Amino acid sequence: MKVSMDKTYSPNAIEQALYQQWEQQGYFKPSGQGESYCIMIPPPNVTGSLHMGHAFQHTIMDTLTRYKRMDGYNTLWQVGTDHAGIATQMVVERQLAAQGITRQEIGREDFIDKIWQWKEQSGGTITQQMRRLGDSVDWERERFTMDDGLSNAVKEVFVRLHQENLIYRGKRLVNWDPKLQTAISDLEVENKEQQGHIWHLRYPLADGVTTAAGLSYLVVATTRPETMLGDVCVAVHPDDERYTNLIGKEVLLPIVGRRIPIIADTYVDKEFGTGCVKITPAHDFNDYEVGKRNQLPMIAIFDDLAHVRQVAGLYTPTGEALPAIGEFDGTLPEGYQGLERFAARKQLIAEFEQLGLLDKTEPHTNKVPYGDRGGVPIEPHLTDQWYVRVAPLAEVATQAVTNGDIQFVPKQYENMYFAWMRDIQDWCISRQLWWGHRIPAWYDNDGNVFVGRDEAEVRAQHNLGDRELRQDEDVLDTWFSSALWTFSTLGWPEQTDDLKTFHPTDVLVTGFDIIFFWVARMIMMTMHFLKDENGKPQVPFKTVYVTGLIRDEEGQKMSKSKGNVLDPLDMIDGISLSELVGKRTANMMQPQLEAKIAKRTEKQFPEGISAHGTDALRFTLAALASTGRDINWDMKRLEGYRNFCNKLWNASRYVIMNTENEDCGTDGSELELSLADRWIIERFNDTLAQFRQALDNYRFDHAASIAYEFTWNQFCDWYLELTKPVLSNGNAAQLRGTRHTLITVLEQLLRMLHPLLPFITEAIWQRVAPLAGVSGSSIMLQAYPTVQSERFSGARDDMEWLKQVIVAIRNIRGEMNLSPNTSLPIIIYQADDLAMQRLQQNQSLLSSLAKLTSIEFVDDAAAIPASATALVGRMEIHIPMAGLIDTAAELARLDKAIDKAKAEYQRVAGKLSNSNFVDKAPAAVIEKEQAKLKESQETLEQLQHQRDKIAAL
RNA sequence: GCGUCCGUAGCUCAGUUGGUUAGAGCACUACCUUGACAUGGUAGGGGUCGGUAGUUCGAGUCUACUCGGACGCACCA
Repeated sequence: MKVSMDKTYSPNAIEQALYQQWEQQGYFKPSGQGESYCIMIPPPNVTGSLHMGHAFQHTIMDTLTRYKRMDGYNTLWQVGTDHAGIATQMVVERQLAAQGITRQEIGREDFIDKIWQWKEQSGGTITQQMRRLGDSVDWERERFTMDDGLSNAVKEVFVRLHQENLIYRGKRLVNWDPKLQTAISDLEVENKEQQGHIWHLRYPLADGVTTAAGLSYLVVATTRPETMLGDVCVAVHPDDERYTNLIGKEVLLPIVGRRIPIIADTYVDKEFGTGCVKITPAHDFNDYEVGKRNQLPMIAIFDDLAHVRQVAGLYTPTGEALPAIGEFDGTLPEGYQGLERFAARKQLIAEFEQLGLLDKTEPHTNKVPYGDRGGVPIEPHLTDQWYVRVAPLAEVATQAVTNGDIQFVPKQYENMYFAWMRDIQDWCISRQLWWGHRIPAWYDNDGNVFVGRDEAEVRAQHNLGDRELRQDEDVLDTWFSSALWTFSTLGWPEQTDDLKTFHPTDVLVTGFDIIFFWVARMIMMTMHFLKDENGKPQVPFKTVYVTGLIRDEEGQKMSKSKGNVLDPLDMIDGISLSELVGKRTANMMQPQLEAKIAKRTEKQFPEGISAHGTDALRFTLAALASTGRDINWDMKRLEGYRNFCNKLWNASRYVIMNTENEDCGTDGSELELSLADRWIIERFNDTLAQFRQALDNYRFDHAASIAYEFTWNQFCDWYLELTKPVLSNGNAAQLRGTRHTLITVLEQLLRMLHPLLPFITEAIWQRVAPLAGVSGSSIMLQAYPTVQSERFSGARDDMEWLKQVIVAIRNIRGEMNLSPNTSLPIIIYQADDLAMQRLQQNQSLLSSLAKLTSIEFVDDAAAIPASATALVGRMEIHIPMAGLIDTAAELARLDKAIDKAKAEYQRVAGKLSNSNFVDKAPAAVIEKEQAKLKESQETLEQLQHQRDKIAAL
């Protein structure tokens, strides 16, 4: 594809067509040659859409992938999506609800069909977005956590872990989401601080016993009074003198009418509250532990909706069902049956008050656990669940980070990882959902459990004949299948070539918020199931690059409810204000927020958002990517980098205009390289070394600024200007030399930039490559430029010096307000041999860039007319004032320079007169300071001398 | 309560092992419609690095304390 080089860069004219070509040509596939390099994508939710955080992470992954691919590696960026159990099920349930249907009404099978339909319909969104971002993933290998292969891996892992006694089933207290009616893991619980109350309840002592203080009741403090229906004892601290006489005695539980014991347990804090704690093992995690320690039964008072049951569930301390506890058959007080938990609380407080048993009510700040999906308080709930015993897996996984087999970038996240691994809890993996991997376990009618890959295997292995079996209704936590991602996508449990080639993978790019959910579990699972040829556990990846969050310009998290979400595609294509407001306020749960969000959006984007193109977006994200900290998004930066793309585009236009259909010396004919040519070749080489180093160290921000600085400030601002005198006046060999340098440096620069700016570099490269004598179908398959040994260090020094001369002249021009159109004569005084040589050999270059009429050398100060002066080292540049320059203005300018030199002199002189400094600082530092002193002194003298001369006029 | 990170120009951010006058982009000021580019060019102004105390010849950089912000973990009924 050959693009036309219009005056302004229009990304939308090139990006999508280029991507289609890359994809159709199969350029994203591993080459099959060279050392392997593999990145596994963190699988996004299949029915979701990409947000700025994805764009950020994908930019990093794609930059690394393209860099390594060009640099000769057998490169795979493995793509795929995640089924996102709860999230996806909720979406489809909401759609059904809109039609007045529940999933129960249509049944499990039909419901799952509906989800697959929804996936078909919406699953393309995210992959389309990825294409727009330029992601060079191998689409032919795209995987989905619910596809057959991955489902197989899930079953295999479940069965094996079960065989190894690392998966077990048990009735234990879990975090229960009463809205979604499923268990969730401890990680999915978010503690929110809330203003609540603490109620002090009186529990009358049985059998006429009294406390040490003579009271006939105990006072327990609680934030959840409704759970008292399931109390099994009151605990006090064994050393608490107020209550020691009561240990072993009983209280009469009000309303319920049960007698429960008073026990001693060190869990109780004597100082807090009344020192008496009601214990409800079936409804509180701490109480659960106390109950187990003290062999207390459990009374579960809520059903799955967190409504009070008619008959409570009664269990032994280890979760075996009991018909009764003593004389208590579980029947709960009639007035509470069926009440929702908070209604029950209200009624219970009222009844305690009525009974004169409410001691007092105090305001209390407490943390309430919320489910991160359902958004309602979590209820600790006693249910049968499956668990992974993670401690043994965690040990190996911790080791891998300790010994450096896996490294976190930035390093500080390793602490977070270790802290979590140290006191890791068993992982509850079952979910009471319909969407997900069904647990491969079957029950007979006697409650026996059999685990196997399928029903046939179970029957065969256990000789079950035609005994009636039914499969577990529950599915696995989505993170269970994502934990296998690095190896399941490569074909495990088969020992595939892909596994051999690409595993362990190289780098994982992800957010810190899922280090526990995903990264840690992936490390554990991978190291348990994959071993190298020596039987040593394989790590899933060698490096974990942790990114921060993308926040809005005020540092707020982007969220639908705040209405500050930005869609990466809107950065790329642009969007009108009305469309943006429409998007941000669509499907709001709270309509009252709509007006607020609309107003805010109008203020922030009065003109909507203009199109910037993918490359500018990627470059911005890279530029902001520093060391794992959060990023406050800044539209201005995006604009700046769009301008950068335009700059690169126009510089290329200039190069192409001057090389197309011209002799660029690519056939090996004689070339004469100018000073500027040699200088830019050397500068590019330095830049390339720095740029590669930045990428190798995951410093994408450095890479971006290195690229920006060279492209704009050196290549465009200096080099292209420096080629103009040659192109207009050079001889054939000089023309060839400069054209050759123009086109080859640009061609290499494009290759260097390609990983960050894939589209614009490809578009330009298609035009540039043939001119540079490079053949190939795509820049993305070209070799990445390599750093050469230094060739033109002399030219580099000469040119840098000449730049100083030019800047000094421009400086006078600028400050003296001389028109850029006026050509000036200059007079040079006190030039040493080197300076003289540099100036004489580059007169035309100087004349062109500094706009000079003549350069005159004098060795007699008296021969210099009244002039404005600049210094480069000791050399004086004089611009005769003759009618051009105002005496007062020049005096003011000199005064400013003198003040500066004086300040410098005094600072350094002060330092050197400090004997402490002279005695203790290293010799090299002192020498440096002495040189500085001499320099500033001479500068000062020259300036002062010049000032006297002007003042005398 | 324990731990981590951050606080540098009006804004968004760099600043490698302590050593020239602390940098960039954007914004700002002046001049310039010059043939690659006004999404541009040239020149310029602007910060003492949250605060305090220390270590050091020398601190944005190291230490302690402190203020402000973000986050993680644990939480007492």
